[in-house]
Amino acid sequence: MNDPSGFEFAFMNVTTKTLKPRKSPVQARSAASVAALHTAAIQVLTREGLSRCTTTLVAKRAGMSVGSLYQYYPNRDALLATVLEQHLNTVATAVETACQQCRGQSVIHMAEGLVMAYLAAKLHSPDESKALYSVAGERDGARLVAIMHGRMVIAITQMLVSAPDAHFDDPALTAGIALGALSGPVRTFLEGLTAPGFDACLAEQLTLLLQGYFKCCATT
Amino acid sequence: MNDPSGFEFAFMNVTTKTLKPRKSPVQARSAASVAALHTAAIQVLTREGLSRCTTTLVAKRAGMSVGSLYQYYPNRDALLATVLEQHLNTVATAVETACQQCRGQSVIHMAEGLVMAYLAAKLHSPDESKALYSVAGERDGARLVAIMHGRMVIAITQMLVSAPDAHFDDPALTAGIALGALSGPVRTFLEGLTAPGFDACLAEQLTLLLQGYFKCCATT
Amino acid sequence: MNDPSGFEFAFMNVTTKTLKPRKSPVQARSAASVAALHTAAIQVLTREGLSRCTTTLVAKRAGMSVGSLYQYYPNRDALLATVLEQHLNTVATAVETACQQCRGQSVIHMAEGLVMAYLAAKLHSPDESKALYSVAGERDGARLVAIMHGRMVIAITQMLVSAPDAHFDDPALTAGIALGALSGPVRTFLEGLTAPGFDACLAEQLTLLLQGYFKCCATT
Amino acid sequence: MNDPSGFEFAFMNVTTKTLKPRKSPVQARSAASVAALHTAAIQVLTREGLSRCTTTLVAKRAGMSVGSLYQYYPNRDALLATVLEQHLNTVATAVETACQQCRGQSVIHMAEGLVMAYLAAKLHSPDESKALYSVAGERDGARLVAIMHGRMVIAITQMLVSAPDAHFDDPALTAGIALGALSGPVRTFLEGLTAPGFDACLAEQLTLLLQGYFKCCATT
DNA sequence: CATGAATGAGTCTTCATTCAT
DNA sequence: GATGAATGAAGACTCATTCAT
Repeated sequence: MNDPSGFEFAFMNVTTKTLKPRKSPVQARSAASVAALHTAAIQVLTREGLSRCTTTLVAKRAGMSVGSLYQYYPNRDALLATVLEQHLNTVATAVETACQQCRGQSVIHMAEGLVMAYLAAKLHSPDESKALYSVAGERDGARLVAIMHGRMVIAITQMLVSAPDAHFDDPALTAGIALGALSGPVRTFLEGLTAPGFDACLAEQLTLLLQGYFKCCATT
Repeated sequence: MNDPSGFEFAFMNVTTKTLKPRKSPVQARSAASVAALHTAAIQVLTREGLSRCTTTLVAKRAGMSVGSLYQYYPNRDALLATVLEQHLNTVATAVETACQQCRGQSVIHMAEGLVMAYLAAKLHSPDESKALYSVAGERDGARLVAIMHGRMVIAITQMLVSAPDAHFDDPALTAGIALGALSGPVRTFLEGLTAPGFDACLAEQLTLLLQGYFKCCATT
Repeated sequence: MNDPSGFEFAFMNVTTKTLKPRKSPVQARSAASVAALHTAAIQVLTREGLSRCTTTLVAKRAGMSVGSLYQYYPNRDALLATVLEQHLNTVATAVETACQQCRGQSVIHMAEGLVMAYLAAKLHSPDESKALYSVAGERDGARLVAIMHGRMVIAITQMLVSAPDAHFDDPALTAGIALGALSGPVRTFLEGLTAPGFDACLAEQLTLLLQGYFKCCATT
Repeated sequence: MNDPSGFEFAFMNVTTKTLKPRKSPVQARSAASVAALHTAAIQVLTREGLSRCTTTLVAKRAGMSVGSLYQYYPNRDALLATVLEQHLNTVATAVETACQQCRGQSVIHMAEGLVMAYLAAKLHSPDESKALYSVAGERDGARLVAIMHGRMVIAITQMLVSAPDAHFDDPALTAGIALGALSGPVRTFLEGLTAPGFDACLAEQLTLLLQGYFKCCATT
């Protein structure tokens, strides 16, 4: 909510023209409005679901009129896509950073580092993470998911390759499975399907999961 | 003044009254129509997406009129929920059966049996599985997912408890993580985010994943 | 209003798919609805002007709901284009027929025949003719106008060529000017810019106009 | 209870209060801005069409903000009406001047003078002439067209009356037809419905047209 | 005075649902 | 029972106009 450093649009290649905000959030007013719209979108998404997440409702919740929403986004999909992209980008970046830092360490540490970074990013704002699952299922969302997924798989792969204590025959495959194995339980948790107290064990269990997997996969 | 309809959410008793077809598929005609509607719904879902999956379109693709669709389902959501429920039920039942059969076996076999059953059910009709992810994200869908998830976690838990070669401190937790770890990579695969040839390794990798995890979790 | 013979879609090549009625007016009900929409469109066009000729208003005036309008036309432009096309087609056909019949006659008769046919078609329903001028100015309308204009110029040209008592160096040019000279005063009249009683002299004056022009243009 | 505002439609007194720029173009700045707006309006009209000729777009193309536009015009219609009025006024004035100069000459010269003046005015800026047809079809536009048409008919009538070599039974009628006969082909040309090279013959043909007509109409 | 962000009424269009035939 | 035309509420989006800065 207070991120005065401004948004990082590090992945310009990701978005198409039509999905980009109409105005770059340079001016303070614009930035505030855009932020309000993002927050509002997530709230409406959470409370009403994707199909009832209407532009009018989002604008109202953000304290502005529909017209203003369209000053910042060319259409509803662009708004949702931007919110999703921001979220996914945060997660992907966190994973990339963690993978970078874990290079050359043991697979035990790698598993732990990866899990910690992923969880921290994903659970930082559970409502947001949960709400955006529905957006991720839509056409535009799927594209973004694919891109971010790709980034993370690459990062993990490069990390695995650098392991001194293990060799992976198909590191990209292992990375893909590992990422999926991470996201599955996290989604289950975010969607409220787990028993209370589950979150306390989540990090530990996921670390065990990946450590076991990495060990099994490793040759030599 | 008590609710005479007795809305009991027997957790294992999957369906509620409102989500059931109006007709029991006793007559051949009805059964055929319902089946046609299910197939059609999945096709339209696949080709058009959730928001453009309209009742008229589904009915047409099923070779009947909208009016007839409403003969079998009280509304659009009921149709989609039923289709989803059927799918989830198939998967849950497959998992339950496999878990039943693996009781008393080694955790190695358990992992293998669980993975095989889950994959077989999920990949039997990939289009269907993929298409229904969007339905699962909606209000009604989430409820069904929760129910089915619960069934599977219970089944897996009971299986784990019966393992002669391992003891789990919190078998339900382990079961939940295991199920999530299974569904994550499968979803990744179904959503087309994996490299070609991924499916060939999927069963093997998931088995490794669960075996590693089960071993790590087990106390002596 | 009572044209039980149904509409003649003699110029299938004229319309694009998206501008065609969604349903062919085969059934009596459909035909009636389509006719009602045409009439209503012209009325709204006359009373409110093009910009206020909204789909809701047209539907209401036609005694149905918006939804029904969209059962017959894919969008507002298609409705207006169809109405315009019908009108222009009537006029063009009338001119073609007259030109056919006047072939081989003197230019005097040609002028008279052309004027009579054009006027009869154009003044048959003055409100309609007037109302459609605005539609003719829009993108889609301009295309239709161009097509129909082309048809009439060709018809007139072929007629002129057949004149036994005159030779035209550039008959197509003469035909184009003649048609323009006809449509100009008629539009002036329809738009209400002329004094009362003007219509009584219109046929005579236009005949004089064309006769004088044809004589001037003719060589030999 | 009489209308104290005295809305007199002096027919020659072209403009009404509400359609005039709010500022008299005394200051150089205002004059420049108004001129820029006129030019911009025609450009936008040409490129986008009437319905997409928005105030924001016009202002932007004129190098100013919407707010400034409203400094000069009370609303969108007033802007368009003024642009149209200016155009029509130029044409009408040119015709009036020509008719004045042709008084007392032969009908042959009259026809030529009228055609030349009309064409010169109308084709001076073809884009403008064409673009304004759509504006002329709207409510306000029709009123202006009527006024200007009236001025021209009067001018032509007075010219015809002064012809030494011809007598017209109903000179106003003849004038009206002549003006219509002129505007028809010109519109056809401006709307791009004529073959390339048409413009080269336009003056000549229109002169022939009117000369032939005048001769036919004349008594003795 | 200029600016351009904000407003929100008004359009088009879709689609779940009903019901006369 | 089947049909599919009719309904109309609801949502996306535009744009004339205003007004705080």
